[in-house]
Amino acid sequence: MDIDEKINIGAYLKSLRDIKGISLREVERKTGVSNAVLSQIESGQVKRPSPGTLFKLAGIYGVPYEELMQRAGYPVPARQVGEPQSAQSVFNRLGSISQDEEQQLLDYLAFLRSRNKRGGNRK
Amino acid sequence: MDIDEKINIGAYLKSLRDIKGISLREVERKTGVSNAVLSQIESGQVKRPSPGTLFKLAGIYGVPYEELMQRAGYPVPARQVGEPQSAQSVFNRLGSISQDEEQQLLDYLAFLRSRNKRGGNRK
DNA sequence: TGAGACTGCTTGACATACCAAGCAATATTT
DNA sequence: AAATATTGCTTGGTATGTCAAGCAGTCTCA
Repeated sequence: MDIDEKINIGAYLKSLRDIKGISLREVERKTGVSNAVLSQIESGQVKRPSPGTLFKLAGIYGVPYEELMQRAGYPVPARQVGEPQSAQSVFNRLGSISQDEEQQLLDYLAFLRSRNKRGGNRK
Repeated sequence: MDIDEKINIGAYLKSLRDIKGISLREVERKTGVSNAVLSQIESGQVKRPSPGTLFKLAGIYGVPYEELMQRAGYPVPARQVGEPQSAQSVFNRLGSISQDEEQQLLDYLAFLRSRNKRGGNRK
């Protein structure tokens, strides 16, 4: 079944705000999210705040972003297993890659690096 | 200063699909996402697919959900800098490669395959 | 050559998250 | 008490993600 059956992120967020004892407009000031939207979220009129909104709220309420995402019914990264991906599985996920194609990729990567010897991959 | 400056998740998704060599409707069948939306995403008309959509696409393309989220400009749970990024571990048989290099490889493979493609058209 | 099955893509309609502006009720200040 | 500020909330409008339906181009095969 679906995750978002009777998720009540609104009530949760409201309890967080009540605990902090701050007003909707205070949250608005700190997050940039309008008090109108905040009200709608807490009352359930907005069922699924955007990830960006949840991120801001997580920030000021001091709760994990992922938790809000989950409570909002968004898919959450399956963080448990399979994190270190093997190169083999990677190639597998690309579908059928022929030996020729793989060799061409290797060659191309070599070409890229010979042309771009400059250090890091920092973006 | 928003994160989503020049995000091109569309091109990335298209390269993944090209690599797999499957059609939009094939992706539609496997994910339930309409080919219309898929086309719009890949062409950039839809800049920010919903997390749910990204999750489905990550599933069939075998790419980490988090990566698609990040490329779509969504906030992503804080991740350590040196963490083995899936995109890197992808080709780690070839040694560590950067995001940019991987993208270039994907593009190149897409190009290789586009030479003996079948069907499809362009308007 | 022609019919049918593909392909990518466009359009119209719909859902909903979001904001600005404004409202009534309560709290605070003068 | 009167004036002002603050609070939660509602409303109108905008933006955008999504889908169903349909179109023209391309391929396949009889």
